[in-house]
Amino acid sequence: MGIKERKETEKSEMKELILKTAMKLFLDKGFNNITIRNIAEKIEYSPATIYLYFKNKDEILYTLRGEGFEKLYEWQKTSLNTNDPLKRLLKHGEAYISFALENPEYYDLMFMMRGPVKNIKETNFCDIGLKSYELLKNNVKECMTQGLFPRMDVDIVAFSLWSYVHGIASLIIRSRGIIFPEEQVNDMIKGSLDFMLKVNYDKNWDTYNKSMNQKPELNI
Amino acid sequence: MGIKERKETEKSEMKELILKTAMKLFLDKGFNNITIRNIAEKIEYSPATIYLYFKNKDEILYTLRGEGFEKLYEWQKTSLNTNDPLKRLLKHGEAYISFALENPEYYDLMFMMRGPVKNIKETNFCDIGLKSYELLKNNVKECMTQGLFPRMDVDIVAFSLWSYVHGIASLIIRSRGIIFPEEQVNDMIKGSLDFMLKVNYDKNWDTYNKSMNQKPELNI
DNA sequence: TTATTAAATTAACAATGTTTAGTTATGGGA
DNA sequence: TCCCATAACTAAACATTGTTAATTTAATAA
Repeated sequence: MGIKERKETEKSEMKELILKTAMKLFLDKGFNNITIRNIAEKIEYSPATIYLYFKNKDEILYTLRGEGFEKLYEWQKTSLNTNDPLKRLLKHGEAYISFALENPEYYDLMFMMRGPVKNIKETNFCDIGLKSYELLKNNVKECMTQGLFPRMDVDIVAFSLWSYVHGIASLIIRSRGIIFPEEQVNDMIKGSLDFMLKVNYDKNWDTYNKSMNQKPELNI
Repeated sequence: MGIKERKETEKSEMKELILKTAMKLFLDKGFNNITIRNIAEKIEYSPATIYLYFKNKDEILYTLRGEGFEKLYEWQKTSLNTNDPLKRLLKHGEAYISFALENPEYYDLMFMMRGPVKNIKETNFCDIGLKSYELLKNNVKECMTQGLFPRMDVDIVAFSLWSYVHGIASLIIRSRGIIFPEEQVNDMIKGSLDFMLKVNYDKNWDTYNKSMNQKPELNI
């Protein structure tokens, strides 16, 4: 059945093309500012064709969101090869933020955009998203068993840390960190993470101050 | 000139009515799901009338956003009557989060929504928003002079703290904290703030653990 | 070749933000 | 009181959106 196979791969290739094109456009102008006709024009098909591959515009979003969660999970796993749990946590946070900043439209779809009203359960957020959350939780647990963290409720601490990196990422994505010049965003992220972990848990503020390779002069 | 005055107040009352109605509708269904016709119908005027009071739909949003920044500023000022800078910081954070959760649609307009693409400078974000930011910065500075914080760059620490509360608020607003049952959201917020400040800077983890009046059992 | 099925398009629909041209009401001056 | 200028409002239209139904075109099987 060679033909049937070919048709199937063609179908999924077309789906992929639509998704890729849509994502590119969303990245540029945002989900709400891109029309089905825009996408259709870009891939040189009629608007109606898109509806042969996706039920509606929202389904494109949901699919991309799912892809995003997969990507994020992979991205975060790079932090696992670090042994020290505190350093691993730092790496984890950096990975999370760098994912957000290098894939802002994905991140937007996943965590910032007011989704088309639908119960979240039916999206695959819970399935894959929770895997990432478990990664974080395990890390937090280990920090606690090693006495690096207070023995608080694990979920609270995990949620705290998540909030922290999400806050940083989303403020920057929405240009609320605009008070800082572009080229110092990286320093600020590093500084923020240090503030949370290194500084608070090492408590060697003086040596820390000296070891900081540079203290950016910020002009508000 | 009594008539002219009356006309003016009528005009501003109408503006107020439109804003109030729009906000109520946005709160329920979100900015993007409310139409000018919806607003017009609610106030029993024709859609075109709204354009006599606002240039377009976006201007309604901008106006509400400005109102939001004013409100937030007032809300935050309640923290100022606390003397201890660390406690004041905690209060400040609590105020910020409670504003966000009790005025989620305002908060959304102000910090989460991808604004209709426009340079931020022309909105009054910078003017009033910066006042709030200064409040925070001064507080941070005082913490530093009292040796409660490491002497890092003030902007970095301020941005960090802001990120933190923004992360908490926005995750909850977008129901990403949905893994936690509704009635424990408050405990989680309190716990998160404690994790950031009290725990890290008091460093009395054991006594802290005991002093926690309850340890919520969370079911993920 | 012809019949059947899949793929794509055309043309329309209702709903949106917005504008234009026109209508109604209000207030002041004769 | 009557007329008119201005303000307040509306009806009707416009272009653009997501989406669908009817139709055409292409690909496959008989």
